[in-house]
Amino acid sequence: MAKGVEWALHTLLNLDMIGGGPVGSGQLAEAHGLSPSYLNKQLQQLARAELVVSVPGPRGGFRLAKPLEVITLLDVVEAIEGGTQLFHCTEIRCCGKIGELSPPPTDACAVNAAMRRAEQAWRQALSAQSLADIRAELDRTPMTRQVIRSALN
Amino acid sequence: MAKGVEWALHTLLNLDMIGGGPVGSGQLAEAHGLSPSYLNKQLQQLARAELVVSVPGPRGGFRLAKPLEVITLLDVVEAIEGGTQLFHCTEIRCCGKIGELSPPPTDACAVNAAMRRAEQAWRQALSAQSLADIRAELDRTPMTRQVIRSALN
DNA sequence: GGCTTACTACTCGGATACTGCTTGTCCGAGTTCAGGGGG
DNA sequence: CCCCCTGAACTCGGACAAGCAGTATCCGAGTAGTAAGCC
Repeated sequence: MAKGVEWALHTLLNLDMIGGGPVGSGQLAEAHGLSPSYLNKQLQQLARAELVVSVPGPRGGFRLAKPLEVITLLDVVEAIEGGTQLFHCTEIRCCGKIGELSPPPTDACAVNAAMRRAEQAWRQALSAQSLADIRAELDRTPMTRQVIRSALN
Repeated sequence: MAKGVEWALHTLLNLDMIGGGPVGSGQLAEAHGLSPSYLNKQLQQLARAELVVSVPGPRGGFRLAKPLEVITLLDVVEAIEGGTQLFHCTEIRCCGKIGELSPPPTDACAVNAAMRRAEQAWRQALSAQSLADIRAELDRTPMTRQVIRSALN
């Protein structure tokens, strides 16, 4: 899985901790020692998914488009990964000797269906958790907010 | 996700349909028009995971090590993927400005924990389905067994 | 003094290289089978 | 006729390249703020 998902999740949480005005990608990258340009790329994908809004010009940057309560892990994963599924069926059942001898398939591939069921469970578990839940977890260490705010000032 | 998982699943099902003696990787590859050498590589990983047993020499090949009832989708995925997890936490919370200002972390990363929960749901859904379930699905088209046997004779 | 205007600096945005892993290929080690020779 | 031995062919097994997606980088387009100039 793409490393950018981790970057995006932490960055979205940081954006919420700061609150208010837009924050530049350089500043956000510096907070976790990331590559500014590449984080910018991820933020662009989050902007396309309308999870953040981008503000051009000086004093510009990115800010959250919605409260964390309505942003699920699935939203972030799909924004970064681009909606590609974990298991991609290439329909090999239709190739080779077996494919030639078999009649054209009328129903879905059973292997694909089974893998999809599992993937569906994953997606459901992702969509059941919002970023606000993670924020609540982080707030159990009270210093966190303070540290993040002073690191992004 | 690796394409080899799909290859392995179909090949394991074919091995069961044939039943009995070992089948060479070349023959199994021909059944679906796959690269013989690469399929052989996947079968070796299945052998290491003790899902199949390899028989060297002429008339050798691979045969199932267990009945399909006790082989789950998770077994196959882990055999091919090698136990790597979908989301790998790189602990970026300990890097950069935030990492320097934060005290050494005492608990697990909340982002990682949330992603792990979702991944756990995926793995559980995978382990809840055995290859015998997929075989049952395939047997709803009665011709299937016959086609596979004649393709691998 | 107030307004307009040009400039500068800073931001996003997309086009451009690089790297690691999945994918694919090749050749060697080992084993079974077959055939020939000897008892 | 039966047994042993040698050879060959076929299999797995791991070491060796190629292609591609993820990773990382750079520079241009656009905008807000600023400062100077003009009315």
